[in-house]
Amino acid sequence: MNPHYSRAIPPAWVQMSKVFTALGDEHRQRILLTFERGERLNVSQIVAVSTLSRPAVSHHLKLLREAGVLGSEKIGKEVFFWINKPFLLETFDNVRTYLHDEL
Amino acid sequence: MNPHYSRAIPPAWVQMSKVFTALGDEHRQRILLTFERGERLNVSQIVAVSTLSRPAVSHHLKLLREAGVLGSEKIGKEVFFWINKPFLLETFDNVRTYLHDEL
DNA sequence: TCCATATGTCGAGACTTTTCGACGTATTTG
DNA sequence: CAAATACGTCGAAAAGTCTCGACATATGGA
Repeated sequence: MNPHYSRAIPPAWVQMSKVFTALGDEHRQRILLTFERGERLNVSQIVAVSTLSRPAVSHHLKLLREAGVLGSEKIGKEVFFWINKPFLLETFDNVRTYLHDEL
Repeated sequence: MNPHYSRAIPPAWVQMSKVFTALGDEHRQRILLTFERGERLNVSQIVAVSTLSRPAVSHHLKLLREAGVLGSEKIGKEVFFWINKPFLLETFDNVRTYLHDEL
């Protein structure tokens, strides 16, 4: 048994933790499922299919971007989002490796 | 763009979602980090290294068990918990595969 | 049976997250 | 520059989660 409950969480876990929190919400899952392969969507498009208000969608997009799950780019008046697939694949590979080797 | 925002979340995602929620909390991460490879711990042992009260730990253990992250078994007066490694490996493999193939 | 130990449940309060209208900023167009 | 469009932020209320003391249940031993 590892007794150091209060020690610092490994840095890799802090990043993963944000991903887990981001993916643990149903609205955010629905937003992710809205994207098709390699697709980029602007905020209005996401709001259009969502049942939430624009500020609420904006809130979720912010969390997803801060977690690294989505990338974003402003072009003109619009802000486009896309799924950061390489990051997610790497994150889950890391989790899998940690799990396999350490636990 | 997939416009069916309100349709049912794929069943596999519902399961994953609970795992993500379970792993997205720092106290629950610390509980998991308390386990060493293949180890089984009873509630008192986990409470002993935790900074939380027993009811709070019990709450987190319940969420982890319901998510499938921990297994548990009552033996005599004690309830033992262990990390459900096969389940976690399978879950993350599924996520990885879904991500790779669909998104 | 009576007591000690191990754990779960309940419920109120504390704390956190989510939600949306109102407002503000940036960009493009007439 | 004025108006329209796209988006973010603010702040207060609603909703959800967490926390712990008090109580309840279950097991094993004297």
